[in-house]
Amino acid sequence: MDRRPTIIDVARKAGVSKSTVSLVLQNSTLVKEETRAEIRKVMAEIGYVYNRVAANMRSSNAGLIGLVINDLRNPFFTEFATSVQMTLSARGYATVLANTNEDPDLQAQVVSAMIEHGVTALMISPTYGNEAASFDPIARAGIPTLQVLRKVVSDGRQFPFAAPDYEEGGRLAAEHLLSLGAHQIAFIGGFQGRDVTKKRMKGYLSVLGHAGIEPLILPGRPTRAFGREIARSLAQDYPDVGAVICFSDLVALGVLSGCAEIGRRLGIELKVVGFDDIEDCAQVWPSLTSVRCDIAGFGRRMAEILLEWVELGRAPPEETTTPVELIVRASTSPKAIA
Amino acid sequence: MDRRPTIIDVARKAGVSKSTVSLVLQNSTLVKEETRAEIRKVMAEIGYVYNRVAANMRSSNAGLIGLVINDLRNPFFTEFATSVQMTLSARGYATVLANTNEDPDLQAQVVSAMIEHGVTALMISPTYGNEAASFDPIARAGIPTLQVLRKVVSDGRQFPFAAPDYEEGGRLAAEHLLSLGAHQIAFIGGFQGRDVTKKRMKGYLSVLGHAGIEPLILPGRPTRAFGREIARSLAQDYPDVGAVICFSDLVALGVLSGCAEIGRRLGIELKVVGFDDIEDCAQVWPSLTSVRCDIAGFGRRMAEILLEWVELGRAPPEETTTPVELIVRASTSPKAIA
DNA sequence: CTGAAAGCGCTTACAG
DNA sequence: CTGAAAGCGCTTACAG
Repeated sequence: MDRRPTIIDVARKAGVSKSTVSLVLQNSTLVKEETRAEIRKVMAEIGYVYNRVAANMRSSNAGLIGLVINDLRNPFFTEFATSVQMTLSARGYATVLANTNEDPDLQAQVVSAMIEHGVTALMISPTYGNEAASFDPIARAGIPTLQVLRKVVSDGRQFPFAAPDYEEGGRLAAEHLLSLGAHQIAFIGGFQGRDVTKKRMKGYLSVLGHAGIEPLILPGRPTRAFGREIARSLAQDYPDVGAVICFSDLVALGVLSGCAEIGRRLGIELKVVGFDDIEDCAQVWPSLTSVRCDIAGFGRRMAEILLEWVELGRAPPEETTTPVELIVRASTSPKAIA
Repeated sequence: MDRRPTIIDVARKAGVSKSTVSLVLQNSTLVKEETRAEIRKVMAEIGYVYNRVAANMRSSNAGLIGLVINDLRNPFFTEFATSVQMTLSARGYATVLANTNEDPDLQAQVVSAMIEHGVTALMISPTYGNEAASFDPIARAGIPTLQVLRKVVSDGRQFPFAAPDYEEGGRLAAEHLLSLGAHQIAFIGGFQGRDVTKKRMKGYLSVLGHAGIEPLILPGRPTRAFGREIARSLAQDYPDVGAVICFSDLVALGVLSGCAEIGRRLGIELKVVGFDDIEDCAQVWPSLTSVRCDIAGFGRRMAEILLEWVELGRAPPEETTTPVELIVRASTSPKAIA
């Protein structure tokens, strides 16, 4: 193919100046309707395509948003990223996406790359560790950046944060199990000391505290494999524990597999609550009770918040918390199974 | 923040011309080592960040690759997209990603957006329907574009195609079940008439043909929900069918749930083979036998093929087929379950 | 309502 | 080894 046609080619063919063509591109009412139609016709004829990059150089509104995700293979983050990307797309923005795989160095690298590419704003579900390597360059470049799902930088003025109400989720889960008559309720999975774990655990701890029940915390990787392992050790080492709250649905799904493996009946011998309510929860059998974070809705909302920031200059509050709800399914209601 | 520093600021501060700074940016040996070091120091001091967009305007090598995916929420495509993105990132390219949700109009829209953003090349796992709306603009723009996983445009010169060897996968699955003594083997899920379905089915049909066995095809959505439904109707309407090949792992996972629900034992009463070998297959219980497409490896390879095309001008062959293998697990070997 | 000119931040010949 | 000038494809005041 030859060189792509430019506004100069269009202008020449249409017999106007390139400024006029530029105005048409911007749908300006300064140009007579007739002329506009004529110029558009010429564009179609010669196959003109708008060079947004060049336009951006002068006016600097790239229409490019960077989305950085710590673990894109995890369905929870996939759902989130997809939702953000599609919302941005509907609003005329393209998304440059990168998975950091929980690697702080990789994160720093992709963040720099995005800055070089001139992203208008960033949304980041960050990984833990070496936060400065990623966030200092962003701060220097002065790019509006939203921390989501995990808070790793405490300066909420510069890097506003948003997440579902994890603490309330932990509370709802614990209250639900308590109302079902559970006497011993364990919290399983999740790395100790991390913000998300602490929040989810806090709700659980406060409910148990009020009820005068001794908590049991079994931390671990937030994976199916861990859930599967813990299902076995729960049966062996903690036979009296009749209910568990899982750090995430992945852990809960692992528990489901583990229980199937050892023949322990979910909902009857062991009640299980997941966290996040990813799609799988409703699809597996027995279906999983879970704390719904409405991650798709959360993604849409985050996209909108970010665009409001870049388009209207309206910075989000330092911290945004979105509501959660408990979705009760078979894994905590034996009748649904029978 | 103020305006970002440019090479002019760097040049002024370092007391050289901006051309020299530009050469340093490109690591040119034309500039004395000393000068280079000095200029780099200045850059660090004033917080200079390279403006790749401006650079691109003159030299047109954007370092931006467009990745278009038909269903990003499906773990198979997630794995693929993640693998592609990470490989590109490691090679210094940023990825602009879009999910089309199987919507041809949306696909056409995101493709145009990517072209406007000046992507260097495109990789597309396309949706079916109105192909011209997406591919004609690409052709006009003359952007190197690889069709992956699904072939919707037949012109392999202009749009080379690559996918795992689906037909061989169908064959391996059928042979495996046959060798296990299965007498009636059904192929379930997948939309009739689509290229992927036809390929996967073809291997199955040829094996059954040779064995003189009547095929049974039960097409349907490639989803967990369909798998769950069909598990029930298999037990009711086709009790003699002792083995199924699923169009995809999602269907197989649905069958697994469905069987758990009605108390049918996988591997014993019903042998199940999935397709793709997504991560879940090894994690669920009983674990699923599946045709491994090594989708992560496939993604890496596709990224490399595409970069070879844009960097060295070496266009890929019209069609590339990558090997598959059968991974045998509990769902087809009862002993593993016991 | 439309045109001529400058400028966005780089790279690329071309001189020296 | 380094500098001055033109140009990438647009937008944006400024004239007219």
